[in-house]
Amino acid sequence: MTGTTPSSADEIDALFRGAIRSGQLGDGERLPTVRQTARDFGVAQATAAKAYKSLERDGLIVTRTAAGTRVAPGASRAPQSVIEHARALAEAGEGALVTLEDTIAILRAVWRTDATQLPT
Amino acid sequence: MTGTTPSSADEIDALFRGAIRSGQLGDGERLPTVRQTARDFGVAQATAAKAYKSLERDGLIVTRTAAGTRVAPGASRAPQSVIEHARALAEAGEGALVTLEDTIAILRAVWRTDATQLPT
DNA sequence: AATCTTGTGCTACCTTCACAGCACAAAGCT
DNA sequence: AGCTTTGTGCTGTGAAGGTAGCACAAGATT
Repeated sequence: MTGTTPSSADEIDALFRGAIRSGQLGDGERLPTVRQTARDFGVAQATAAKAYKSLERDGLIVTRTAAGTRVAPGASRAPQSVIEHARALAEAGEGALVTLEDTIAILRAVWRTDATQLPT
Repeated sequence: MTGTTPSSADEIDALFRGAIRSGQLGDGERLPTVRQTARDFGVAQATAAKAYKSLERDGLIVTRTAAGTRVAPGASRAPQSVIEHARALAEAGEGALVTLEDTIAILRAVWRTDATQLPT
């Protein structure tokens, strides 16, 4: 059990990162405030802030002090093919009652073994 | 950076779990010894042992004291469709120069949002 | 039966990371 | 200009988990 409720900076980071790169949060859309996020997930402000900081370092969000935090224009969304394949995998996994964590483990395992394998 | 070299019990767990469920390690195949794994990944024996313990709890491996540890017969492999979709996603991600970690974040994001979305 | 291999179980130490809670800085709003 | 919102930075505290190194248990091998 790891992914049920985000409880560390890395998990919150990954959560927003996924939302942005998958297009669930579009260009210029506003994120909750650091305090709000901290409350929502029951973590300290510093933890939420650290996640935001990391996202900003990677250019996924833009933060202007009193204006809040927004998805950075442009850089966000991952290529459509990746998103679609991710959807397909999610559907297959849930349909087969395979855990999200297990699915991720499988993905990690094949990450450097594809292309050289049977394509069908 | 998280997945380059496993450095915690959970990561080692996930690594073998992925190898098994993806079929890279087949039924009855032998895993390295706890000591060996500890050496390989530069972690303490206790850490490697913890990972093995977790895998055994989930019925993925069978450990008999002096005979070593082997992949449990039967339960191992995930449905082929999941493996194939995982391969496809890996191929798409690498081709598009999307990080493994980012791809995982995207997968997490769509995990409970598929099927209700535009299927094509 | 004797010995080697291999997994298990300790104990004590240390590093990492989240928490709490506040003070500060910068920019928007009226 | 003054107030409010919102992100940043700090310090000390505490829990979680990894490390090291060894002793033990149980089965395999000869």
